[in-house]
Amino acid sequence: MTADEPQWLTEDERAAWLAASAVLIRLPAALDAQLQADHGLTFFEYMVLAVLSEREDRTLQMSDIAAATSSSLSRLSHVVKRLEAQGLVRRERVPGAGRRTNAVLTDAGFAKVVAAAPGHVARVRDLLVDAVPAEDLAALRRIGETVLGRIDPEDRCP
Amino acid sequence: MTADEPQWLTEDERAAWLAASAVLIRLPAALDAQLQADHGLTFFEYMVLAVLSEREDRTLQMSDIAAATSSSLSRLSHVVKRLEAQGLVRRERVPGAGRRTNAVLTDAGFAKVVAAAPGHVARVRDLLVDAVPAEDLAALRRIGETVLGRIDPEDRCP
DNA sequence: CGGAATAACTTGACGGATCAAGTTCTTCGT
DNA sequence: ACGAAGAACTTGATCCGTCAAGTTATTCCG
Repeated sequence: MTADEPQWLTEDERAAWLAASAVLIRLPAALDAQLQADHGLTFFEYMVLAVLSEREDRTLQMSDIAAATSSSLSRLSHVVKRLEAQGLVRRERVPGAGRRTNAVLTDAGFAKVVAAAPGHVARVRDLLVDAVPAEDLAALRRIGETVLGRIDPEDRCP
Repeated sequence: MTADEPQWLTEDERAAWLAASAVLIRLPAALDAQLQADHGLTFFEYMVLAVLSEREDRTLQMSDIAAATSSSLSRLSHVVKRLEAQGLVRRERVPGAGRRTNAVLTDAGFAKVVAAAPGHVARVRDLLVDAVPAEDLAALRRIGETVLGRIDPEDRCP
């Protein structure tokens, strides 16, 4: 490939990317810190529990959790094993369906989400949702969806 | 504290946060993947080298790099040790100034940044900068700066 | 119907990140 | 001028994520 002068960022683009990349590092760290300090949970662990808690039967297949949380199956497997060891989640193989496995939120797990959610949501509001005007939040959504589309040329939409 | 009904997210807020949090996970992963595959660098390592390369003397104090890359000094110290082992960076104590240490980009390190930058910038353009309209990018910058301000009630601005 | 390919995980080894503690200078108070 | 406090790292233990390889059904194809 001929790679003429690469297309550097303009001053505005640079500033936007600088801010964005700092957020990419610091925001997850801030959320982790809150959840860890108050409930001994990772942001990712919280997401797993939260996704399960939204199901009526508190049950979801491993692959679906992985898709919902943007994680690899491998990472999820390790995390669910830890959560299971803490009694927050239970795993059960779906009979007659290949190697499919469901994760089920236990009562303890549900209680944990219920305890952790308000503080977490409050932090998300404090840092982001309540801090920016509604139209910027709408822009953020558009941006996010665009970026996800470009990163992953089509993961199925549920 | 009395914790009346916690303030849940509205439908729009929820959608924005869902997209944003997915980006928070996937975008760094995508950038890491490109840099790792093409140059054997982490996004974070690249940032360290890039920040140094922007200085005329290719030199920066450890703390300043840490601030510029939003990392802890500890993390930076480990990474710089690795980079030093690869000959991309050199460390030198600043004499007569406490424990201050400067990191200096070597020629090999500079060459590495020069080699890696175009591909990296192209990816950032591809995934974000060129994918969203200019006014959304401006919004992203505002949002980013706001969020950073809320996470860290004042780190100094250079 | 039998074997190869595929899907859906699990596991183990390894590398990177975090946290707490340890160094080593400098400065500040008395 | 001397000891205590603080600044600026470094180090080691531990934990988490990733990558490659291993399992275990199921399905597809000849």
